[in-house]
Amino acid sequence: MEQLNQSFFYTLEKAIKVYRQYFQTQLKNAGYGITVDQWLVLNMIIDFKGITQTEIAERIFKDKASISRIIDLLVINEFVTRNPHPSHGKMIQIDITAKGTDTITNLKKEVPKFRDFALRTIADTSKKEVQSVLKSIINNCTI
Amino acid sequence: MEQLNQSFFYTLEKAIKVYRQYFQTQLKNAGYGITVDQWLVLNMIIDFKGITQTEIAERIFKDKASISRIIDLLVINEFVTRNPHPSHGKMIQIDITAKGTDTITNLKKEVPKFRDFALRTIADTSKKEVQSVLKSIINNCTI
DNA sequence: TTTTTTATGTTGATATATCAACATAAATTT
DNA sequence: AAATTTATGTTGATATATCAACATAAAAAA
Repeated sequence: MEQLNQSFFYTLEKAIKVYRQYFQTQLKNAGYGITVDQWLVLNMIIDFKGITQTEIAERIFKDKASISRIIDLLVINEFVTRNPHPSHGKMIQIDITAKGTDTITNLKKEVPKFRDFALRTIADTSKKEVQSVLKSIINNCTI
Repeated sequence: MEQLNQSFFYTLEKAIKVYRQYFQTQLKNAGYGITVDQWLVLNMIIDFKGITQTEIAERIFKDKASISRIIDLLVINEFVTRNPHPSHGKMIQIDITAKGTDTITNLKKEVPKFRDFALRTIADTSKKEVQSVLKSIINNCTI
């Protein structure tokens, strides 16, 4: 059994790495000049107006320190600007630039294709089954 | 369908993160003073005597640059020493210290428990099914 | 044998992850 | 109101990932 468990996680690690690499390559080839993680964060900022950085962190399973730094890069790359929140002292308001809007508009169309491509051979029932197993693992590890 | 694909990868990301965090916490609590990735590399060095860094990289899906730096840390933390290969010029021979041997000996017993724990609610048939789906994804993304 | 290619490893630059410490404004308690 | 706690965000330190460039020894080709 141990052999099975070992190879299970081996395959899991490999799958996620290969998928991430495929995704990043697509982004690069499409010339968007954005990383997967920057895209994830930018997406959250747009989909959930006024979301806090702490909440972005929770939603995409990252540390709030990472979010802070990814936003640094979004600012440097001119996808967003950081502004003081008008009414809420410590909070930061993040405004999207035209470049940011453009990029996300295009990616909203493109990204589903990447996911579909990666899953093109998998039946919907299988996807659901796998997801249910993954959720059990999440529960098992969240003590 | 797109919704399903999106949530599929969301769950996949979450599962791998939660599992990695659980694993790292176990290592830390057990007081081994080693990270998951350092353990992975150390394990390779011991299981495959004389393995090259390039081959370690391929086996655990990392960049050879990462391996080089992880070994730096294994050296700093005194799990291994780096020595010139006696006969093969550019190759490096990595020798395990007593501390390294001790650590791995203990971890060889402990690590399977971590995996078993994470998978404790999953039937073997499910594990195999999930693995087969993951392998399809790997193929789909490896063009 | 000289030249070229390949194998192996390191280093620089940049992006991200994680933990801990810190700063500070807002909200709550006393 | 003053003190304490909570929410939010940043920064430092360290570990890791990735790509590209480099160094160099070994192997192969000319």
